[in-house]
Amino acid sequence: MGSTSWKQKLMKELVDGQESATQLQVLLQKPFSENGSSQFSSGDEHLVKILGSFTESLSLLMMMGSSNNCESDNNNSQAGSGSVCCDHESRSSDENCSESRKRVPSLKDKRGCYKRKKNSQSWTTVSSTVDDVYAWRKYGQKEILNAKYPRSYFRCTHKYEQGCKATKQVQRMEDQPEMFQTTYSGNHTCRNVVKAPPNIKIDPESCWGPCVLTPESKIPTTIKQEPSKGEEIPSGADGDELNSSLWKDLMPFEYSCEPASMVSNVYSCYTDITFQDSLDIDSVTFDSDFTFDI
DNA sequence: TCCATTTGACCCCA
DNA sequence: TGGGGTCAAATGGA
Repeated sequence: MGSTSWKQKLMKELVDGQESATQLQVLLQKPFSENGSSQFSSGDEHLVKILGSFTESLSLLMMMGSSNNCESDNNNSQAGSGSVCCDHESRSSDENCSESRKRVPSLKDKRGCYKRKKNSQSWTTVSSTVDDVYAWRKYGQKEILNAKYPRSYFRCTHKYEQGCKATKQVQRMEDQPEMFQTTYSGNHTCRNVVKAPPNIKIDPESCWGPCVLTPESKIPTTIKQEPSKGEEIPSGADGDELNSSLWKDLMPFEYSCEPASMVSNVYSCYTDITFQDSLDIDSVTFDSDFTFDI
């Protein structure tokens, strides 16, 4: 009883601190994006550490507080940053399972046809939102015994296209219904694509080599491309400028994004765009990087 | 029409 | 044996 109240209070404080640090990191990051670098300053590194501590503490609290989570498998804590709860959950596999099936289903009905994997790497985070940078597809929802809220199951959107085996489970926390406990399992082996925010445009002045995109950037009239290391400028491509019409044809862009840190809502994104133009250039790959926060 | 979500069925495994 | 994880048909929205 008493322990529950102090635990709730402690968790609330940690959550508040985590969110404040996240906001601070976002604010600190903006000026650095403008000069063409998406790398963290040393101050940001400190923030990452702070955020990591919050997340770690929250996860530990959750682990201590929940009577039926992770109890038996806590010794298997090989997790990385933010990874404290390696549960015994298992994952689906698309591999054959016909041998072990107890009941022969119809040709189409292969529900439940899977083998669980043991010891898959997983880690748990706590957040006020269920969204993250990755593209997920919900494939199930279950009422959990003795749990107030159902658990939702998500898989990587590109599971079948690219064989990505990442999954996540999301469950609203009983103590704090505004918070969500998300358990990730399996690393993304695909380039998990999300749409860039609509206000993200390209700054033409910074489009030499890797580009930095900021919300204030303008749509370019031309695109300039430096050859990669060891790569020669294609003949007939002096100045290496591409017509803006090519650019328009490719809109909207899609970006691959990864969290800039494990504990914030700031993401680093990039895109590879290959142009086929009429200037005897077989193709030009345009790489761009930017960060945004959600 | 396509795609994501919902939901009941089914299997694994503690 | 039953809770939990996954599948896939049904459903609904864009």
